[in-house]
Amino acid sequence: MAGACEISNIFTNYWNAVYQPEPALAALQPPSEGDSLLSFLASEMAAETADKAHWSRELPNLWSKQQVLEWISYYVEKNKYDANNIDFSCCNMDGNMLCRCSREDLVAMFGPLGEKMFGQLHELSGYSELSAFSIPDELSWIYEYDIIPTEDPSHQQQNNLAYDAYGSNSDLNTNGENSTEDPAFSLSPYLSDGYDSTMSPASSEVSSLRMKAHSPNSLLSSGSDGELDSADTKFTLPNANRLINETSDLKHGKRRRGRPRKFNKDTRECQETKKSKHSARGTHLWEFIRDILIHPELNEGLMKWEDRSEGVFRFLKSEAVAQLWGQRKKNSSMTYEKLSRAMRYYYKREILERVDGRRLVYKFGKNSSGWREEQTLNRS
DNA sequence: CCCAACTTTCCTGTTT
DNA sequence: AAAACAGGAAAGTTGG
Repeated sequence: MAGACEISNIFTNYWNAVYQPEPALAALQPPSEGDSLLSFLASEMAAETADKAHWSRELPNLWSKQQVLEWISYYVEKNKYDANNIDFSCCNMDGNMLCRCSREDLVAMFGPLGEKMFGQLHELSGYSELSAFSIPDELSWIYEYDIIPTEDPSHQQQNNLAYDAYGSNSDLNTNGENSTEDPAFSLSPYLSDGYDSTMSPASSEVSSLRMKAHSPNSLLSSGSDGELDSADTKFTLPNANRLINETSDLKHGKRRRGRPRKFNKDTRECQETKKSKHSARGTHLWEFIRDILIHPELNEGLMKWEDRSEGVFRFLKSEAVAQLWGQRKKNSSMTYEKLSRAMRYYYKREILERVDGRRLVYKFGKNSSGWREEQTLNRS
């Protein structure tokens, strides 16, 4: 189990770090906060997912780097392979390159799994054209959810999205059930270095990320308890209306984390059509906050350091951050008030220290980590 | 099932 | 007055 978890973390963070299309700063300055932000993000999300392809749809030699990673992610995960043994810096290749890898190359990269991967790769090369028509059982969960039509492709606005198709948003149940309602928003567009075609090569340099397990850097820990997310969300084409209405639900029938809300007539009416969701495990709040902060180039307008060396920071758009946190947790009703309550609990645990008299200002405490400059240098 | 960790939600009161 | 802060209480999810 630990292995699978590890994999998800590593891949999630790798996705976030390397394969986000654009920082999408515009999304950080939505027309207004609250519902409009959500709608805004939703439409962008729908647009973004419209052109998401994945590896199983194409011949391996045509895969993008992203698809290569998707495939590796899927395969490693499926085989419960210990991700500690993988140097993900080797994975920065497109399908063409991948196909040119010899069996030995793959074994060198992925250990014993490489052998199987080599075989699988060649199998895919031969048969993937048929895959859309005869879906192997092991992939059925993918096909089940990646063909949801896009609501409105005209909304296409690349570089302006806040949807993280590869972020650590959801659990992976290989049946993909949650995906249908998964808002699948995440912070990662703001946190990640961009996709290498658009972002600074320096920041997206795979070698700089070296996603070896147990790396102390924050991108790794940002998905500290994310579950197999990349493999889940990357194959998902959530539907924007679903996102907004949140009317669909999981078979799990589990309730959202936290005390249930009291409902007035309106909310009850809304609630009646929606069952609870399987809540995603994900970043701890303080890690989420930290990760916004340590990527100043990508989070403009949300939060800022007041005193980096002291770990003092301030919310600039408190409600927007709360919305993002809510999206991360698939909880559209997150507010700054609730987020701040969670923040206050951190005082006791000394993850945060109190900063008196300054509104929206917090300070990392001794039990937090990963925010100091020297700890993040190797990230950018 | 139990428990601990970690929120999430609600609430009342206080401070800025 | 509004927004933010404080912190108790209760309830939920998740992982061990």
